[in-house]
Amino acid sequence: MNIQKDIKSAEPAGEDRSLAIRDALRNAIIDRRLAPATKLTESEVGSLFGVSRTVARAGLQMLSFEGLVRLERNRGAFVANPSPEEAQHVFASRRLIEPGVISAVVGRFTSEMAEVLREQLHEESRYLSERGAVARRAEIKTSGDFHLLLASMSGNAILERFMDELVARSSLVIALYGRSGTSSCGHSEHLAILDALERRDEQEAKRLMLHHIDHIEEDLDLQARSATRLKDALAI
Amino acid sequence: MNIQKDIKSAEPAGEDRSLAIRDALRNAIIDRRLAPATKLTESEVGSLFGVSRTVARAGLQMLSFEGLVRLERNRGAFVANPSPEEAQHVFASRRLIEPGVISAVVGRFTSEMAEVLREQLHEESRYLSERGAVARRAEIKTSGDFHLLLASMSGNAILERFMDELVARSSLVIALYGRSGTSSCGHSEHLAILDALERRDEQEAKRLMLHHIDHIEEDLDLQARSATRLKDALAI
DNA sequence: CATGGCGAAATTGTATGCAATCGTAGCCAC
DNA sequence: GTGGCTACGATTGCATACAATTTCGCCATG
Repeated sequence: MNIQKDIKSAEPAGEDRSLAIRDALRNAIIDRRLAPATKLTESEVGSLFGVSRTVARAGLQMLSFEGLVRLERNRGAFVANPSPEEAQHVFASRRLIEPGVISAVVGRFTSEMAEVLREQLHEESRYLSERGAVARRAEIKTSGDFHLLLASMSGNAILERFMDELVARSSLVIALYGRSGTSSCGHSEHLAILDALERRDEQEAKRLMLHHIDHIEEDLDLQARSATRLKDALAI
Repeated sequence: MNIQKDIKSAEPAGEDRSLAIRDALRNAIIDRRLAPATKLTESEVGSLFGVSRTVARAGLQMLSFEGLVRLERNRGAFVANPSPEEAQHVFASRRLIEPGVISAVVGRFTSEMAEVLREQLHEESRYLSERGAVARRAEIKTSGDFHLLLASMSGNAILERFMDELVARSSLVIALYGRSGTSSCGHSEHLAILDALERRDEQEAKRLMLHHIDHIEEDLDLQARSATRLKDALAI
């Protein structure tokens, strides 16, 4: 497992190292440098970041709360391996929450927000046009960031955290069950959502968002991984 | 702080002690044996449960993820003290999620579920008729349990976890800002929701649920605690 | 060749020790 | 009396040590 994680090699700064570990591992999971079901050994994680098992363990515990890591008693931590059911739950939850985010955002939408979102979509399109694995990873991450940005503009910290979790888990699900390998189909839909937001057309924006989620979910093949999942089931 | 927590005095069983600590503290917070902003010292928690600081710390970290405890670097853990804004966020989130729970439940509602809910409401009414602080606590907890039971019947583990968190935080909010001191006004509304569910009337059940949440929120006085909150603000 | 048991190595669960940080009491100057 | 400084006790952040558990290789057996 020689994967390079985001070791910012943050100097022994006083800030919380377990947070840095959580973020680095989350990024690695989200853009698929860490495959589902990968074992995350405490001492390995710890030494990679230059901290003791205590801190590594805290970071892994945080990730388990977000559903990105599964902790098994006396067996350790593994990158989550969501079942088809869990995958459906993730998208069902998004269908509930994201329209609410839209409503909240419409009510307080400013031109600054529009600008930030436009900038985000611009970056998205840039990665779309690039080639190579690095661009693919950046594209995956960036396309989720649009939804996170929206959530942050809702002004509701709780919804924002829920969306953090749901977007991250979506990425895992897409990694496992995605047909086209990426949710890139959504770029034009993101544009349309932004357009509706700028027109303060709440109903249309919600409709487009639900449509967008439908599209992402339609790209999944929830039978695909039954083989590997079976193997994994034995391990459980 | 001589509050008796749920020390099940669980014998040194092999199961996870930090989970037991989390649950006991959560119960204590939810039914208000622990006041908002109370300091939770690691060594105190640890000795109360007969474990080391390591385990106590893990339990506190879990509670901080649920928003019931606030962790401050180098200062420790405190029972959360949600601001009026957070209070509104909690209920805004519930208004998004609970109708979704209703929809999910209606689609798979069985007579067994109806029976379980009826039993739950029966217990609720029993506490309503009793007197004394113990019954008040049980009543608070039980009225939240109705919503949790519904969430568990949705078949969506993610929504269930979100609701766990939202109901727990609601209890904190009601403790801080509630006028009548309890959300008991809701018992008849719970009955009405169950009735609509049994008729498979999804729209009506959703409407009643939203109404119910409105009622709970209307009972709040979000200015009330500005004094204590100010004092607390100094501490921050 | 598959199966089962045994022991060593690896890994986790937990307690504890130490340094760093925070909170506070006491003291002094003004 | 107020404001500020210092020193000390309390508490947290983190690393490490040790026991408990799991994993894995190895060999014997059917």
